[in-house]
Amino acid sequence: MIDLEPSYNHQEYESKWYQNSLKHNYFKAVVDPQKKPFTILMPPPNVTSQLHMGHGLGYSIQDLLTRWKRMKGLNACWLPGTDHAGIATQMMVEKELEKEGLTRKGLGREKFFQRLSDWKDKYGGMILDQFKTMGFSCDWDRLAYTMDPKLSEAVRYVFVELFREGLIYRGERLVNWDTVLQTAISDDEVETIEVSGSLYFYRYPIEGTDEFIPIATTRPETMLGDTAVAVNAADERFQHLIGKQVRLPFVDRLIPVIADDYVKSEFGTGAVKITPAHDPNDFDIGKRHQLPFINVMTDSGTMADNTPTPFRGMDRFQARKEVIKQLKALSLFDEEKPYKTTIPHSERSKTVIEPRLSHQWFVSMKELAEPAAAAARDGKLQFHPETWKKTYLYWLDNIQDWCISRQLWWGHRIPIWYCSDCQGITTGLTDPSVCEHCQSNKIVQDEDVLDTWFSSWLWPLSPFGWPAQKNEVQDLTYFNPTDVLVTAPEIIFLWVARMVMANLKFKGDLPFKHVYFNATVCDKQGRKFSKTLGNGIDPLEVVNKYGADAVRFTAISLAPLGGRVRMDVGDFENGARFVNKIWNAARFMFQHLQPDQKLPELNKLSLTLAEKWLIHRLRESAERVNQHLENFRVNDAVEELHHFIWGAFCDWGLECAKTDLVSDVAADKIRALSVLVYVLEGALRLAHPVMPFVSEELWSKLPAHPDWGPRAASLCIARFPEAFEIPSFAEEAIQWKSVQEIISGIRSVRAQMGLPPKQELPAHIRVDPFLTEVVKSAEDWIKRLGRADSVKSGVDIKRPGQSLTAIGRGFEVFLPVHGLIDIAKERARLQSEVQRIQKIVGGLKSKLDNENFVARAPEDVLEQTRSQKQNLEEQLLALSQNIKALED
RNA sequence: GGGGAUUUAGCUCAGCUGGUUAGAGCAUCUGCCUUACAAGCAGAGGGUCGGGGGUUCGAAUCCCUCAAUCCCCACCA
Repeated sequence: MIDLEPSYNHQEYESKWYQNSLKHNYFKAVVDPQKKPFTILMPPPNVTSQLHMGHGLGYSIQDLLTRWKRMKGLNACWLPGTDHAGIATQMMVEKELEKEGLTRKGLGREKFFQRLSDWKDKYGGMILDQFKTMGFSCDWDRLAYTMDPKLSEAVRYVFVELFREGLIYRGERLVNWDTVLQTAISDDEVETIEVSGSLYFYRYPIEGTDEFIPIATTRPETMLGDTAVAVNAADERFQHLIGKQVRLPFVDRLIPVIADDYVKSEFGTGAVKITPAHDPNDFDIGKRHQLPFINVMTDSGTMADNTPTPFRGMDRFQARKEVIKQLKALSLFDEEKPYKTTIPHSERSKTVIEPRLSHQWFVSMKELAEPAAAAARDGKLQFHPETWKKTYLYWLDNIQDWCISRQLWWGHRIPIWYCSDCQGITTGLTDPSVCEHCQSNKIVQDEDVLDTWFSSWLWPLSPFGWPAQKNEVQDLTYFNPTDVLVTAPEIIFLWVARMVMANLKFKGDLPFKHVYFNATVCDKQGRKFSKTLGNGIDPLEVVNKYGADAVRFTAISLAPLGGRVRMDVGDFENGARFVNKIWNAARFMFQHLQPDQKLPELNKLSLTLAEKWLIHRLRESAERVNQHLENFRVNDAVEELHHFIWGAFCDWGLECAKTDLVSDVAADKIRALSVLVYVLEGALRLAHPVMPFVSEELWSKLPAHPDWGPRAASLCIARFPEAFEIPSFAEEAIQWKSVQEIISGIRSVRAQMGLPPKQELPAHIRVDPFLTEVVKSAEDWIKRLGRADSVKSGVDIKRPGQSLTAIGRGFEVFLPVHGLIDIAKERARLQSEVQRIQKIVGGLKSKLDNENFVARAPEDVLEQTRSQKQNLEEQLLALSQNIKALED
């Protein structure tokens, strides 16, 4: 016998097996032209982040797919890495500095950068150790980091290349300015939030008349930067004012009244103040009409020096109040109306975005976007679920240029040098010492760094050695295009689409064939997990409590493709119970096994009906699991596994085998063991990609079965079961289902009639001819599982007086009770059964009476309906006879 | 304002291109310590498939419409 503790203790095995896999390099993938690669790029978590359930789910799915393909003999490469996450990381360190009373600017660029590097070395990568406790089978030798020298080189290369092609340009634009972080952020890092604000109404005096032009605005403070008032040319109220001048209060500037179609006469007053330097629409109008652009705010969102007192130096929101107050003092203010509007906020600092005119670097996107869109349209790039394709295409078809400069210090510094002599711009793969235009050495590097996504969009390329030329390039051509990208839908634009563009641009093909969007993890109320709500589940906590296998299994089984998954800590108990169930199933078998047990091949045995069914059932499961995984239906795959192991293997397979396992007949025992070991091994192989630890531990103890061929050194690299290699017993599987129906029927009747479990009854089973052999051979099982002290079966079995009855297709079971039960109760039970079936038969009958149905329904449907009706009518007849017989 | 998604048992969800009596897990109820697992076993109850209309012999499934919830995109001052 092989000894196992009564319950599975994950702490004892997880680390052991993980270390074992590392030691033997099972997760390592090296280029091998003989083997087909299977590659997954890990979406690099922020280097300073902690594992959360979103990772837990997404990466468990990636590991499931990776391990599955690895077992299928592919050269599986799951590439891990981290992202330097410019803004997020810099914010963390700045907060630290704040506690020490320091500031970034006080520290200076170099020292600050050093601080960040130290921080990264100290806290960065903790998440990677957390991945290891989850059992993720990444190729750790390939660990990449977006600021690695190799990867930074790729960033530099791409910048220079795109610059030389004219796809990177410097422009003065309105950018989303974060006044707290004092940097421009991309549109994709802005979230618009609906707020209840006000719409303010006031007037500007028309110069040279005593007329006024009424204005409505949500942002009065920007009036200090107004350079025009716009009306619609068709608006009769204001036509006579077009071309006139307005005297702007406080600043005393004369600005024109202009006509522009943008203005909608019905909104507000029909006249709009134009502040080209502080509003995107006004910016466009300003360009159209060659208006001046006056920036009236500082980097931190206070009113700039070019504004008059008392506004100068005021915070923008305070200035708003002050402007109103002053307008009132001039009797120019009319009213304030409550107004709901959407205001852009910074995702990072949560502050209100200030549109701000500034010099930034941009990537011209149209040319890059077109092939990326085409790839999805052609179906070469596939999304799962497919509905995201539309979103992806919509974005690409309406693409805006990408602002890639960030006023941060943490990141890749923009490789641009400005010459103060000739104003020329110099770039290059190495840092220049002189201006390439005038050879002056008075050049200074741009202060800004690149957007983090400007390095992560190269993730399919740079970790494989691109653009270097040597042997690493083999990695690139071997592993890229990768197979599937598993990520969150939130970053479809920020990351997914851009990787597609970069790979197409620089390598000429797609970075991946499939994009799988995993579910968003929410709490039971359907709210997203978030730090501020504190409603998240810490994966490490649950791993500690339930084990990595349980967490992985639970997370995956709960998560449908896309959509959202509602999760609760208690859910993980299900996973733990399942893991324990497997453990105990094995434990039970191990009691009857020797460590070096020799087991006969299946085809040398004369298998029982139940055994054939069980093997066939394994075959079905192998087929389904593979199929589900092919289709990225990971939760279905895992569900199937659960069904098979619990519902089929344990509840029926092991139960039926029990008598054989303790049998004195050696042949019966060894036969039963051979089947069970064979099937358990198959189950463990199927389970391994989801539950690597418990499966490996049990597998290592399980004696080898000849039908699975030579043993691999580890379950990690054992063959994943394919349906075709498992014997097929389709006919027996169907026959066994009748036996199951008989047993379930008996159990159900007994339970409903409240018979004490210890009370055994003889079972008399009348069977239709097609089932006689089957039922005959199953008498022992029926006896044991149906709690019968004896079983008689045959075509001509008669009802033995007062009996309970269980009826099904092709059989009628009688359990003589002789006054043990309440006859009235049994009659009622049978009558309700009669009613239930009558209702169904009634439905079938009316269908068949419908001429149209008979005329138009396909033959097989018709046939099915007829045979079903006949079958149920037979049951009805039997039932009514039984009710009558109860009176005897 | 545009686009997308969801709505099936008390809860979380399956039900693919329309065709057996709409399923599973959890929860509930009943009975069981039956020689692995009480983290277990056996059994049971529970749904007019969001409302309304339509197409069809036949609709949870296809079409229209309404409602609710959610997400994404968008410059209406």
